[in-house]
Amino acid sequence: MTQATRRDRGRAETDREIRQQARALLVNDGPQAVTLRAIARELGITAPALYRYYSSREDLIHHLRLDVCNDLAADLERGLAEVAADAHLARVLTLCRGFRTWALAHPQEFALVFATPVAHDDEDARSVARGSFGRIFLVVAARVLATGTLSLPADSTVPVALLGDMTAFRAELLAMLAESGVDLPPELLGLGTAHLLLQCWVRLYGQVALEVFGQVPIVMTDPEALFESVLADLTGQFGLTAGRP
Amino acid sequence: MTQATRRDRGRAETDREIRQQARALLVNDGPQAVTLRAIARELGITAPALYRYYSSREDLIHHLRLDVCNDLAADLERGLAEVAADAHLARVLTLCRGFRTWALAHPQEFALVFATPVAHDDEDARSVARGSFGRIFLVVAARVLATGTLSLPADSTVPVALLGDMTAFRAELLAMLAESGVDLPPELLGLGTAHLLLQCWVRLYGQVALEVFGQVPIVMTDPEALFESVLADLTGQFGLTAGRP
DNA sequence: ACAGGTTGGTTAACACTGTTTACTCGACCG
DNA sequence: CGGTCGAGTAAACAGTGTTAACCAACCTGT
Repeated sequence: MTQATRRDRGRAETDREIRQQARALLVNDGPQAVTLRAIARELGITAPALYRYYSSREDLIHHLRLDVCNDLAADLERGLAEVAADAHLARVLTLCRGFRTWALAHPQEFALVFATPVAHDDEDARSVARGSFGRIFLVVAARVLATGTLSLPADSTVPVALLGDMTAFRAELLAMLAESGVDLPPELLGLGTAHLLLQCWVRLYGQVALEVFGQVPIVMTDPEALFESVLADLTGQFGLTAGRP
Repeated sequence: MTQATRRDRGRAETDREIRQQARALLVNDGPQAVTLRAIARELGITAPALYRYYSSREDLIHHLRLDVCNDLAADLERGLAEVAADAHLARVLTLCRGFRTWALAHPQEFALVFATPVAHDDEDARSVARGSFGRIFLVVAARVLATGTLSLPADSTVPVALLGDMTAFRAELLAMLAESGVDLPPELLGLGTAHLLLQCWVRLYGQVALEVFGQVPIVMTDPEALFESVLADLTGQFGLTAGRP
């Protein structure tokens, strides 16, 4: 059995090297440089050999996307590990800052998973991002919600046209939390709160994408300050005004 | 002279056809399909002939970016033309909705000009978007500001760390307005207002990018409703609560 | 222990791509 | 009319994704 295991491990090993090299090419020379022949060249093999691992180049970069998501998740968790488990607000802030920092440090990867046009019905592609770390966001958000110290928006704040979708969203959030072993009293996650969480994601994503893609309409001497200002705004909407300088 | 003109017109003509075909390939088959040989094939010429017009493929798609911006601007102006010049709030709303509608209808083009990673010092590439229609947004926003009927945020609302950048931003906005022939009393565009305008752009861009790239964490039965909700939130921040349903 | 299949890999080839070079051929100009 | 210029072409080079045929190890079943 050790033979079979060893062989599998060898295969898994080169598989890892393939994606690792692909990743290196992506970050160093941009997406158009991640080419089968270049990857093979770095590994000392020939291009067709890669077809033993991936059915096409597109298949490879799809798996690359998953890799990137996992690495981002690991990166965020690593940053989170340095914050006390009960410092809920600090955890939320480091998570948001970690997301921004990672995105700015890895623009190609960010563009690959967060800014690639995707067909509206390709549910598989759409779920890749939120599966791996949307969950992380949700969990730390739930933990701060669970303290019950926040001033949450009433359900009446959500526009009537959104009521249907927000109830579905709320249910999905609660399901994901239960699945993650976080028990949040459902009454602490009302429709207004779900709506606010969605708005938070919109603004966080928007601010980060804006910076990564250089669409801020002015060169900022201190880009972090702008980010911190939206962060303060977001936490303020939850009644958290801790330490606005 | 008519000969020279005719020759130039012939050249300009094929130039237009080149970009037109490139555009068609982009929208139909994605960015990787916009290839020199395919363009030439459609035009009935050979690929090297394109080098009489553009020094490289990259050069061509750079001009394509400019084309897209111009088309977007024209599209927005067209939509704006159908709204009374003094219906300032309605103009702002149609502008925002027009931007979203265009982006959802032209995801490839949107990705090309609004979501392509760009070096932070490439001022040329960064300014391409804001030059062509950031001005449009600014002008209609200024017109509604000029009415003086809004409740604008005090300068004290902008975080101290942003004061420097916001004064520069405010100056740039005023300069652009003067250049566009819109005279807005400077006291109606304070630092707080500049900051709020920037936040509006962040949220508008973020919401649109989120939808275009399928990063909304739930399938919405009515995506417009979500957009309208942030729109209502934005106008609400200016004290405009006209017609929230 | 040996035949047989599986598996990771190679080589050769096809149809593409961007780009350069050398060359036409026709329209313009003096 | 001779000369120049410029749009376009043909040929070529290097590099791409992908497929087909083949090869040499290895694992397995008898």
